Amino acid sequence: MPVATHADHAPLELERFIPYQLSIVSNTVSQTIADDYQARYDLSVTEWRVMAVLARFDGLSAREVAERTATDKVAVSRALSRLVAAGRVRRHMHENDKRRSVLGLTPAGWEIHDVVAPMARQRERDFLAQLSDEEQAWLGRILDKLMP
Amino acid sequence: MPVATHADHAPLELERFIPYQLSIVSNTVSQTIADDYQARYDLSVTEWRVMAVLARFDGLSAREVAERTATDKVAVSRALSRLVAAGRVRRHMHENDKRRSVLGLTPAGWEIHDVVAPMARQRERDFLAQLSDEEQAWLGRILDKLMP
DNA sequence: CCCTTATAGTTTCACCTGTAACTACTTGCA
DNA sequence: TGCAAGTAGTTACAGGTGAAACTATAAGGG
Repeated sequence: MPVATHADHAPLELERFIPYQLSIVSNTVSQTIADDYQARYDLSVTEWRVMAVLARFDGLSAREVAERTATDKVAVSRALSRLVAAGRVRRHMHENDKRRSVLGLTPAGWEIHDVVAPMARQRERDFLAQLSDEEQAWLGRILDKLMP
Repeated sequence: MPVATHADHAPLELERFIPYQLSIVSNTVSQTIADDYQARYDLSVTEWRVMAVLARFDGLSAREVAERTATDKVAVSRALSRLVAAGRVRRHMHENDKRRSVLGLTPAGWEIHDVVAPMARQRERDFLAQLSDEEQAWLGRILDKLMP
């Protein structure tokens, strides 16, 4: 059996360290959701997030998608390449600014969205069901406050 | 300006989707902490977590470290190779079971630990300072409940 | 005992990610 | 105008990461 070391060193108790707990909880729930669609649609987490914002905001540029998903623009560019190649996202150039792309879901993209979005919401409910109503309300407020 | 698409499709509101919020908040705080030690000590997040558990539990095997850090055993194996090579962790074989390693921090490992642990705790305090005392208490309880 | 099965740890492979460098286009000011 | 500076997006490179395969050792049942 492992033995706690001398108190002089004040070791970090990882399992009670909030940033560590957040990382474990976040990875667990995200992976659970991703398991629902990754194998079935060959869709990465980043790709799904891109599709989710395009479902809400049609016609965004790649940079705007990057902002709204809090994702690096390089990652968005790669996700878009795959999504366009798979026929899930349409991309054309802005008429007045030839640097910008104008993005949106294709019918095939919408089909996937309309299956995955309800699954994701259901997983969110399953996850929150571990908490009481009061705890759920506090968690919502706390996360809103902590979001950058 | 982007326009919200038709309600039939019920698009996900990413910025109010709890798993997404968790992932943003978690990545932000973990990266802030990592910035403190990564460049200074050439230490990855996984390596730091391995050191933190060895600070608390001397003599663990690699598998036990993997369990306690919720990290893949491959990632732990690689982190240990680097930590041993850097003289921060000592590793020898278990006398009765030659498959198992017996791990612990070296004096050099302790020196780093004793600098990084207080920094990490300070970052945790800074992070929590965004919340009221009541919110901090709820967050603590909620995370304990959600930890697998 | 021996042989099957299980476990600890490492290596390999394929992929994902972020940083930096690059191209193409636009803007603004001399 | 035309040239410097800024912006959108892609490409290249350099790690990091997980799944699967592999080696070595241990455990357990005939």
